[in-house]
Amino acid sequence: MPELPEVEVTRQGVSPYLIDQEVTGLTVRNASLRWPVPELAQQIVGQTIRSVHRRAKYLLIDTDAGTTIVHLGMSGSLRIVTALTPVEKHDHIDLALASGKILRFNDPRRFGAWLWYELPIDAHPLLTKLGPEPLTDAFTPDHLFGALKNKKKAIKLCLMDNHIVVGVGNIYANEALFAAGIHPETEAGKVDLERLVILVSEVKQILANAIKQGGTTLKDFTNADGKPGYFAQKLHVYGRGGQICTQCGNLLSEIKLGQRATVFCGLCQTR
DNA sequence: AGGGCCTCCTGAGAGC
DNA sequence: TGCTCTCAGGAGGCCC
Repeated sequence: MPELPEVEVTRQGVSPYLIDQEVTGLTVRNASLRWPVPELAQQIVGQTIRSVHRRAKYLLIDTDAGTTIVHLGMSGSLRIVTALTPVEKHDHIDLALASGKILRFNDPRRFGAWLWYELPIDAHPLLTKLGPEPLTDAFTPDHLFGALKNKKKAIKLCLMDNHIVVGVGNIYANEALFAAGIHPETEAGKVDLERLVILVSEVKQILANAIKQGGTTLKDFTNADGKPGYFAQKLHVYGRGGQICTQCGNLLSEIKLGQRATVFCGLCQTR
């Protein structure tokens, strides 16, 4: 399940094969993704790819005529293949390039998306309301403090709210709160600035570290095993409910918060 | 307006 | 062995 680091590593992995390439074809084998793949997506054929950007977990393939927006959803992945590469189950979309390479989109659960937008991409409804990128200077303790003011929701839910900060999915929200020593159920508006300084720093560190590890683990997007997955990064709490806290030896608690698995140490993490 | 819940989907794993 | 059940989860959309 791609989180922001996986998406960024994917972007870095496929970019060199896409940039300055003319698109020679778009094959949609299954258009039933999160939203139906629009006919207009064909507009990319004949265009030259200028750049591949990322905003939150959206990959943006830019051409002069418009932008293809790709979201990997829960289970999506992109690979670089050739016309000889056998089509596998759930290989829903091929973007063929003048080089002979193909950008192939695979997504078993079809929570992903493949869209087309002709206007300046910043104006797309999916992107206009997004909060700052966590790894930029726009994501500061002050920003977070302001965004959480008077919020009664749990801090973990706010951390995963794309209007507040993008790209922090369930795994890294769990990990960052553990690293910051903050109980995930803490009322967001009551976390003081001092603790938010630590939280912001941990979010940045954890995401940056995952990208760094992903970059080395996942260097080759032309291999079948080049599928983004969980990185080797050591997870302290996620998926470890009932097991022993790596810091204090206490048993980790597991609860549901916003229908998401939430794991924490009742001793190390306080409200 | 803010908060909470539902929904899409398939594969994995558990239980019988 | 093989079936059935449950669960996981990003994020838009809807309802209150």
